[in-house]
Amino acid sequence: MLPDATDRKILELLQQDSQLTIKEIASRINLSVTPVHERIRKLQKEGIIDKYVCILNRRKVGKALIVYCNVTLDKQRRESFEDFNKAIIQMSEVLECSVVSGNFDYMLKVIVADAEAFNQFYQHKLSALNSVLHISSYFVISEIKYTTAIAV
Amino acid sequence: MLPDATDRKILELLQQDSQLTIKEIASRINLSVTPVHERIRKLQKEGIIDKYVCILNRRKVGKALIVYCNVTLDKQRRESFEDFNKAIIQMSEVLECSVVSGNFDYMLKVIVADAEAFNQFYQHKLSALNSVLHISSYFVISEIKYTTAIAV
DNA sequence: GTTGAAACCGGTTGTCT
DNA sequence: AGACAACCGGTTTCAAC
Repeated sequence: MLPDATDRKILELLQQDSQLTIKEIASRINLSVTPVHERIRKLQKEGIIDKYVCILNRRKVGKALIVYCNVTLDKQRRESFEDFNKAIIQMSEVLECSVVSGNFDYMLKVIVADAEAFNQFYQHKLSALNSVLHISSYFVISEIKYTTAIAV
Repeated sequence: MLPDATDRKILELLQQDSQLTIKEIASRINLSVTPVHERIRKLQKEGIIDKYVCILNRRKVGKALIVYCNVTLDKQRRESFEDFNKAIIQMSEVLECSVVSGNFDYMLKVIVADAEAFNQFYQHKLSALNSVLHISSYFVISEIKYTTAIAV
């Protein structure tokens, strides 16, 4: 079942603040508690709501530096992609990794303490992978926007 | 106050699942409810925990396509950066936007329904901005990893 | 979908060690 | 700082409309 307008309002609110009480959500969308509760339960059961998490202030946990990496693999090696994927999933510095179209293979978002920590990651973990042929790194100077909320 | 080893365990758990009860967290780290409750309260007050959100399954809400965009601005215009920042923050398709070092100015993560929706966004919203000089787009073919959890 | 009620359970607080 | 116990409020389920 696709989310209707009411479901979308609920999703919008929960994507901003998942600690809102059902009572509070109900009052904001002019409904009573029962249907709101029922809708949230359904959205969870159907997997539209995937999970609930907390978002940390990355500076306050000592992760001040974000680096985007464009990675090109060595296509000669048959297993390159599989090997690379498995390795990347294990690396806690990598928050996002996608195969992309264009003149390189992967786009990575890496988060580390500082430039020296990135150097360690780059030298000993990322470029140490056999499958990697080339890496271009883009250091984030200023984060303008970061949200996990999808417009529904 | 910096988070100690116990705080880090709590943060790790809450970043995976913020619906865990304090009782459950307490039992997993071999503590009673009181100190866990007290530590979470402090982590929130200090802003180390920024917020609680729900994460949606983007495919199930009809946002199947992610595109990364490298944007170069027209440096001739003095107000380019400010104008661009303000405009981007308003665009719900843009989940992430950062100023980066290198041969372009911004890295964007855009999420839309499909290629046609991206075309609409590209033509009428992003490239419509006066400050924009050049855009390179990279379509995501396969998402290997996506997490909001920072290793602490 | 609404209201109201009841049971349950987790968050919250205070006290004691 | 952690353990224990009591209270309060929200969640959850149910019945009736």
